[in-house]
Amino acid sequence: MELVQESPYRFRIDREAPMRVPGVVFAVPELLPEVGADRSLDQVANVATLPGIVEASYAMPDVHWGYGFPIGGVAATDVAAGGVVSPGGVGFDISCGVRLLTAELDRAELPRVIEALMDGLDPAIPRGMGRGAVWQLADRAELDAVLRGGSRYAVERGHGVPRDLARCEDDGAVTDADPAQVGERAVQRGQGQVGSLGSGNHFLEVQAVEEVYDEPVAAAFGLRPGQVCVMIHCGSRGLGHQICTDYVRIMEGVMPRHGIEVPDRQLACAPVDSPEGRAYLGAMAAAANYARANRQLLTEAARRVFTRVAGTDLDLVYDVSHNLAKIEEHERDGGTRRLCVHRKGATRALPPDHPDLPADLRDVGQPVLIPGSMGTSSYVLTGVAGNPAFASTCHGAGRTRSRGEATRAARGQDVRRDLAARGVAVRGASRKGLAEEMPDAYKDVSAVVEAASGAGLCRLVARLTSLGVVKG
DNA sequence: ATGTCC
Repeated sequence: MELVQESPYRFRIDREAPMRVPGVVFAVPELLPEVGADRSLDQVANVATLPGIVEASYAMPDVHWGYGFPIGGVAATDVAAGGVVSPGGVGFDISCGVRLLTAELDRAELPRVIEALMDGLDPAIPRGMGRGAVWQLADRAELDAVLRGGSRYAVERGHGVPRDLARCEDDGAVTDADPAQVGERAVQRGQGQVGSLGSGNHFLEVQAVEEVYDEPVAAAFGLRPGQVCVMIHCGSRGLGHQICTDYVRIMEGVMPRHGIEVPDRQLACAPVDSPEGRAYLGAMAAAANYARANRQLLTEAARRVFTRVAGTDLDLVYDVSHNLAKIEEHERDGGTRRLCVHRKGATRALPPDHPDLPADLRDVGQPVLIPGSMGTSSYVLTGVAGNPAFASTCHGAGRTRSRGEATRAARGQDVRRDLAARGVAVRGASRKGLAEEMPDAYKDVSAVVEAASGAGLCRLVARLTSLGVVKG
């Protein structure tokens, strides 16, 4: 595996058979995965072999090893040229993503209420493996309504306000969701988890705007220095996981019939225009809507606490996924092409004037929400014109230590107490969960967003600092 | 990420 530096923030993996296109990694040398220690660059090259892939197999500055595709990978396939869709290019946590809300509360007022807020959030935010959810669905029919309607259905049922939807990617629901393509086991796992955080790196944090890099854009997003915010990071729980599992198996079985060979069976895929490709996209869209409804429900739970304890509502800045495949139109080779853009651990970042933006964000671009590791900083970025990676950028800090290594490193330490000593109030569901997510197990998210910005993938708007963590 | 192996 050889990397050729093309510019300060861009490295190329030259095309060699069976790659159909080169690999491109956006990074600075310090962020590049260690060759040998991490197979993610081999994965970038493997993705470049997929039928119909356009231009390059891209990796964001937070790239690391994943299932088949690297996490932090972007691959677009040309639908009309036999382009494929691959569940491994979306990931197990379908439409995992981030939403950011602002409170009418200044950081200076927070010490007075933070403990009461955290004590209110603690029982209000179901989290951890399995157990608990804000919303008890009546029956399968209501689950189907969630799978079709996402946040839109949640708001219709009174869980939120119409303005929320204007600030959601896809206005709160992906079209073309097909609940009939969701398997029975996925349905069973999904029935009792709508409105729950999950575990791992998912969280709800109370944050404050620490630093503003672009005042006009921050103002357009509704962010000012010192403003208290809430960030929610979660996904489609067991339902999305089961859908990914089911369709990897289905696609493994039909690849020979479609004449597709891949260098890694975890890259199982099928043409977008095939029964299996369409079925996956229908199920994937259903899981995406489940994830969006999930974030909407947790927003409502947090709103009730903020209203009761601090007398403030929460306004939605934006809600955006970082694990999804979307059929999008992009200008390439002098024409408009329909592409299936896989973003796995990569955030969509629409530039100013994009037609999919709400009118009040048209001049400034799409808010891009980048969570940092637990109790550190998170970032708000904005999309820029000329993004070379199909309007995509990074998604977070990226692990440097596995969960097991982190747990060993945390032995004898009290992660919760260490965070509290730095002024971060923590309400975790388990000691083990906190240990696995200790900040030392992650890269510096600041270096990641600076590289993404330097590479022309996005622009920095604001840095948020963590003041309270609710974890699974 | 995930009822961390049906």
